[in-house]
Order: sequence, then C-alpha cells, then structure tokens
Amino acid sequence: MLFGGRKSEDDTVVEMLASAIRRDISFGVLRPDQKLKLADLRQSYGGSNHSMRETLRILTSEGVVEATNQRGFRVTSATEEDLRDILLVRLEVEKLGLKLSLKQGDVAWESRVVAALHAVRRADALVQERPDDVTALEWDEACRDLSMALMSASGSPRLTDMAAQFYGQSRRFRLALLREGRIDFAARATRRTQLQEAIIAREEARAVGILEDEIGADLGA
Amino acid sequence: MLFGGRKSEDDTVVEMLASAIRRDISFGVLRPDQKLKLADLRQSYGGSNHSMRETLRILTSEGVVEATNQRGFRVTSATEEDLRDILLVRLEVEKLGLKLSLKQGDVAWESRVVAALHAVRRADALVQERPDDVTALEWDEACRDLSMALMSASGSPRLTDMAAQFYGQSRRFRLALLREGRIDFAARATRRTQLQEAIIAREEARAVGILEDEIGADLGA
DNA sequence: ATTTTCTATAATGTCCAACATTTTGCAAAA
DNA sequence: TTTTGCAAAATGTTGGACATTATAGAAAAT
Repeated sequence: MLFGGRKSEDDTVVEMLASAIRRDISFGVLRPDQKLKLADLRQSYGGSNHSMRETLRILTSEGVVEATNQRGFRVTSATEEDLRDILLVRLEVEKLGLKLSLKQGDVAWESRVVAALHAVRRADALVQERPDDVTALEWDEACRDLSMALMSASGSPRLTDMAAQFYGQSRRFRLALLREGRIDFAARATRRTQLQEAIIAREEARAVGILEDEIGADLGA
Repeated sequence: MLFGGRKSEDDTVVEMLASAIRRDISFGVLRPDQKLKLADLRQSYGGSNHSMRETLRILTSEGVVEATNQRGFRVTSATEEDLRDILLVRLEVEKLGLKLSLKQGDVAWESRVVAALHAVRRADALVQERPDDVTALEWDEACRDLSMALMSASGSPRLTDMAAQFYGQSRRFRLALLREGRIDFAARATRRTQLQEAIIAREEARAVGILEDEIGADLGA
C-alpha cells in the first residue's frame, strides 16, 4: 500500500483505503457520478483487487458510493435534489433523536451537549481564522459530534446510526458551502446560544425549531 | 456453486449467495449471534473466499449481519430490545413516508396501494390454509410490498430505502410470529379495510393510526 | 487461582488466472 | 450525416493458492 492514512488508527488495509477514499469524495477530489475503476483506484491508493472491492462495498453501505451489477462502482451523485432528500431525512431523524433525548436525557447528556457546543464554538473560530483542509475536516467533525451528542440519550442505536450515515452523506455539501464562504457564522453562534438554553430548559418545541434552522442552513439557500 | 437459488433471477454469484444466506437468517437456520465462519459458509453455500466475504459485506450493510475487525462476521443479534428499536425506527420512517405520499400521491399511487392491499389479502388467506416456508415468504413479501407501496409517492428515495432496510431487519421476527401462530389475521383484515378507506379519503390521522397498529402488532405483545 | 505464553484456527491481504459483461471504436448501411 | 451492427478492448466478476496477521483457547508458569 502506498499512502492515504496511518496504519495505527486505521486497523486494516481496507479501513485505511476506505478513509482515504471517503475523504477524497468529501473534498470532491473524486467527483459526483465519477466512475470508480478498480484498476485506477488501486493505482492511486494501493491495495489488491480484493481489498479495493471490499472497500467500495463499505463505502456503498455508507451511501457515498453506488454499485451496479456488472458495471462496477461510481461516486454517488450530488444534485440539488439529492441534497434536499438527504437533509429531509437527516432533519427527521435528528428531530426524533433530539425529542427522545430531551425526554430521557440526564445531566450527563446535558454535559455532553454543552461540551460539544463548546467544541463547535472553537472549531468555528479556527476555521474562520485559518481555512484549510485540515481545519475544515475538524470543523465538520465538531458539527457531527454535536449532532451525535444531541441524539446520544435517545436510547435508539439504529436511529443514531442512521443519523451518522446521513450526516456522512451531507458532508460533501457542507464542505462545499464552507469552501465557498457561504456559512453564516453569526447565525450559527446565535443558534448555539439558544440551543443550549432550550436544552437545559427542556423546551422541546424551541430546541427542535433551532435544529430545523441549523439543518436548513445546510441547504445553502 | 452448489445450491441456494436460481442464477436467472440473481444476476451474480454474490447475489445468489446473499439471497440464500439472507433467507436462512430470516428462517432462523442461521441463528442470532451465530458466528459466520467463512470456511463453513463456503462449505454450505459454495463460492470462493472472495465472493463469500463480499456477500457478507452486503448483508452487513443490510443490517442482518455484523462485522468486527479481525474477528469476522456474525448474525445480528435479535433480542426483544433489538425488535423494539427496529420497530420504533420502522414506524417513524413509514409514518413519514405515508404522510408525504398522502400529500403528493395521485390516483396511480392509490391504485398501487389498492393492488398491494389485495395481494396481502390473498397472501393472508394462502398462508393460513397452507402454512409452509414458501407461502410464509410470499406472505411476508406481500406485506413488504404494501409498506413500500404506501411510501411510493413520498418522493424520497432515501426514506424508501431506509424503510426497505428496516423491514428486512424485522423479517426474522415477523416470520417467527407467523410460525408460532401469533398473527391476528382478523385484526389484519379489519386494518386493511380501514386503511383503504382512510387513504382514499386522504385522512392522514386515521391512516397513520392504522399504520401504528399494524407495526405495533409486529411486537407480538 | 491467576497470569502469561504458546499454538491452532480463522481472518485478512496479495497475486494470478479464467471468464462474463459492458463499453468502445470502427465500418457498413440507410 | 446519421444510424446500426459487429468485433475488439476494457472492465467487472469469480475462483484458487498462498502469505501474513490477529484472535481465542489450551497449556504452562507463577
């Protein structure tokens, strides 16, 4: 294998390949609808036929790659319509998760949310002052962690998995917005403040409303 | 390859293996939490190392098999808690899909639903009069088609995919209920009649209520 | 009894080869 | 010029042999 990631974090070759390709799809190095020829991929990322196919199967199950019988793999398309669909589902899933967490979450949950909000604050600041690929990924990761934290007291592992999956599918679009300078950081800061209040006060309607705004902002409209 | 399915329907070897193993998991031949050793599986179902791993990856993405790094695959566990979680998500997804379909569906959609309801009626009758594995699968398939038909005007491919996935995860439990004679066919018949009325009248609250009962029945409580 | 070490088993990864399908390029026909 | 059909090339799919690495359970040592 040649490059793409550290063997220490990514246990197996397949995982290393998966995170490298996943990242390149996130950043648009591998473009939507692009055909993923096994030979080319092996050339770029290394790995055997076997490993690469397994890698693509994994990415297929994450929804960022699509497989067609006898016709190989391609990067999942990324149209305006796709974005709408992804965000529709993401919103519904995260809304439900948040509602369940609000009902069942204890102080530890609140703490996790507050911590995640803080991390997002820092990531927002960092990505504005030094915008490169590394900080962009860290920023996105912080946002993801917040979404996950909000659902973490839902008690539904499958709902949480789904949220993670659809967040992953929206990543490409989010990073594109960031790159194009179309993120409203002021609005994000406001929502964070309000979300923290709403959660600690357990005001479901208000918290859900903010979540709607937050995910709606990913539409970039 | 030895046996398990027809090459004509299942395009590739991997798909043939997948449907054979999927079916055996559905019927409990491969039991929850059972370790799936590649060598054993190849012995039983045929296929090469490569094909079998790819098959298991596919089943993993469907949620009926789980993979652990360096420790291979096992049949997804099937506890009471798993069932609750699956049905929670299934209900929410199908509810949303039904609501969207009710808003956007045209006459063609209504026709599909009516057709699917009819097919379920026939399947219910058949499985009661001649209960074997074949009719059981046909019955389950008819129920699945109805769920899919209800969502088919939602306009959200990802929501539909999710519904299909979670339906697949609940199949084992549904077939177990059927085997144990714990399906209330009279109640099902009533719900079908009411559902058809509610849908044609576009009464959302009533239709959603029936869906809740229908999926709730899968709890077997 | 607990911990450590060793070993058999199984998973993971690579290479190579054969075969099937799809796509492509080119020529012939309309 | 466009369309159609066919052959060649590219690509995907499957299989098998084998090397490497990790895990789990047995055996040994404390």
